[in-house]
Order: sequence, then structure tokens, then C-alpha cells
Amino acid sequence: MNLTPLAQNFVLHFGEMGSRWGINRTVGQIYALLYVSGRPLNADDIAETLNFSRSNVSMGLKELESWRLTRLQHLPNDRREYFSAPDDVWAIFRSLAEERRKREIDPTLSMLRDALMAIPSSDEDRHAQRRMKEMHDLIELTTMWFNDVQKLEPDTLKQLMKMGTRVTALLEMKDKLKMVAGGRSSKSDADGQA
Amino acid sequence: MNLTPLAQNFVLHFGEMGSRWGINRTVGQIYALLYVSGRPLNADDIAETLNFSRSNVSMGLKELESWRLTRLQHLPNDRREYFSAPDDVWAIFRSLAEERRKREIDPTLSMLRDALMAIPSSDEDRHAQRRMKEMHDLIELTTMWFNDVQKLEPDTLKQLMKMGTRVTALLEMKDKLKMVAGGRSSKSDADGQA
DNA sequence: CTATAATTTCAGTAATTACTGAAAATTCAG
DNA sequence: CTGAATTTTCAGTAATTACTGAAATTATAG
Repeated sequence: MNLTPLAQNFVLHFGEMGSRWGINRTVGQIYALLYVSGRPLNADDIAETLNFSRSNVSMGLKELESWRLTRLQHLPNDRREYFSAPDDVWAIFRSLAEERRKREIDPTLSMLRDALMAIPSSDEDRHAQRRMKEMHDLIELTTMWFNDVQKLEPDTLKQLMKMGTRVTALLEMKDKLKMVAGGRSSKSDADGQA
Repeated sequence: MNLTPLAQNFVLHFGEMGSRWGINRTVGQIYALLYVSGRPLNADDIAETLNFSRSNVSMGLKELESWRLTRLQHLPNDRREYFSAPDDVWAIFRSLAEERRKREIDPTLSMLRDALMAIPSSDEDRHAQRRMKEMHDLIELTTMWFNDVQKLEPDTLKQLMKMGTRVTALLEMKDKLKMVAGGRSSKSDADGQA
């Protein structure tokens, strides 16, 4: 199977970029190929198109699977497995984010939590713990928020993003309304999670 | 210079984690050390504490500098350069995000833009371009939004994040208000950037 | 079942990336 | 300026990661 220059270029770019993430060239290229391909591909298609060994493709596909970035299907009268990239780009984005969180953020959060429980044995330790607490709180807030936001409908999310910094206008508006309604502070309403 | 078990652990964890990002073990450990240290350190301190060669530390510091994750200063009566991690965790977060964007997102966006300008030479190309457009739009929206949000005061941002999905309640509230005020659609107000 | 097609595993090797020590370059006190 | 202190560079090597081909495993058509 042969790639047009357009697709070729896209595939090669993802190969290069892949290595800037934790992902390797092979995996990057395989994913890019599946992403732009108009139809599902089997491992031999991929190996032939990208000039990788069959076993390398097998390993690459397994890796992509572990990131939940492929869909597996079968074609009638064909024993081979066919792979494609999920259609919905928002869903892809979510998979990636969730998986990265699981691998990169969660272990760090748990290490930080443990460190914060420990009894400090010196002033240095006390300082280190203060710093770790800052990091912990930032990460926790960010991931919780991310988790929350991912539950929104893509359309709602898009609307929100397009507003950019102007969401703050809403915040202010809300504060004013609350004041009119009964003078309660806005703090008590904004704190804590649902 | 010797690390307490608490700091040791933190440093080692960052070394491991580093390799899951594009960053290597050395760089991860150096950063972690600077981050928890109560005072600025010079390259020899770092080399001794982490058991790296002096030259390795030099390269690691250069790398961290390129991510804008270190601050450089001089102590009185000492010719050596002293390094520390910036205090403000939100600023650190921002540096990281901006630098990653520059290295990982922007080149991809520009490749996608070029690909979208090209004249498709087949149905496959047309399909590929459709897919690339979806990816392009998602990335563009996300990075523009990120860019926007980074301009907010950390406190405002925190407040917003703590609200989680409940920002949508505000959106709805806004729509209702608009309707009362004059029946204009909310769409025209939410679209476009400041 | 059996035979064959399809996929995965894995030991060996290739390629890449990380690290070191020595030498070069830079900085600055005197 | 000079020379010692400090930092950087870089060629060589160590360590890690990526990739292959052959063999083992798994799946299924007949």
C-alpha cells in the first residue's frame, strides 16, 4: 500500500514528534497512519506501508492499545484483525489525557501524599514538605478539575473554551447576583467538589 | 551534601518519572533537588549530592534552563553560579506548559495548516484532510483557550477550577438572563475571541 | 482433531541516548 | 594583562531503547 505525499508527510511528522513524547517513532507512525486512513488496516498493510517488520507492528499496536487509541474489528471472510483510530477527536483527546494521568500524575500524587505524612526530621525536611505540599495541591486541583470538565458534552466544553478569559465576567456576575439575593459570600458556593 | 530519606525519595521519584516525559533521569533529579532545596545550589553541590559527573550536571542545568525551570543567582564573595527552582508553583506550571507547546504543539499545528492548504489529489487525500482539519481545530481551540486562561490571576483560576462542572450552571444562568434582557441568542455572545 | 493462517514472544543486534573525563573556553580577582 | 577558578564542550564509551527474524503460540477453517 502506498501513501500520497500528503499522508506520507503527516505520518513522518508523527514519527518525529512521537519521540518528544514518551512514544517511539514506530508507534507514532502507526497511529498517524490509522488516523488518516479511510478504512481499517491489518498488521500486514501497516508493515508494508511503513516498512516495519511484522513483529514491530505487532508491538506497536499493542502499545497503542494500552493507550486506548485503537479500535479492533473484523471484516467478513477475513481472519485477520483490522485496526482503526477512533473517530471522535474529543474522545481520543480524553483517552490520551486519562492514560497519561494514570501513568504520570497518579504515581507522583501518591508519592507526595506519602511524603507529606512522614514526620519531618529537620528544618530541611520541613521546608521540603512545604514545597511538596504546594506541588501536591496544584496537581490535585488541576487533575480534579480536568476530571470534572471531561464529563461535559464536547459542545458545552467548546462553548466554554471559546469564551476564554471571559468566564470571569460570569463569575463576577454571579457574585453580584448572590449579593442582591441575600449577601452570602460567593466563597462558600465555589468551594468543595460536587 | 547529604539528602534526608524524605528528599532522597522525592529526587529518585522525579528521576524515574522524568523518563516518562521527554526528560532524562539526570535532569529530573537535578530539578527535584533544586525544587525541595531550601537554598540555591551550585553545580558542585549538585554533582556531589546526586553522584553525577560535573559535566553531566552542567548539561542537565542547561536543559532545565531551556525549559525556564531554573533561576540563576550569585552569592557574595563566591564566583560560582547558584541555581534554584522558581518559588511560585503556578509560574512553574505555566513555564512548562508554554515550553511544551512551543516544542510539541506548534510544529504540529503548522504542519497541519500546510497540509490543509494542499490540493487533494484523490479521495484518500480528501479524507485525510478532513481528519487533519478535525485535529487541527481541536488543538487550536485547546491551545488558544489555554493561552487565554494562563493570563488569569492564580486565585481567579483556582476559584474557577474548584467550581468544576458547575461553571455550566453559570452558562445557563447567563442564557436565561440574556433572554429576559432582550431575547438575543447566547451564541453571538460566546463566539469569537477577545 | 488437523493443518494452516495469523499473531505474539523473545533473544540477539542495531540504533539511539546518556554519561564521563579530559581538554578547551570563559570568567574574574588581583 | 595573568593565572587560577569555574564552566562548557566533546569524543569516546556505557546504558538503554528500538527493531528484527525465527520460533512459539493462538485461532479457526475444513
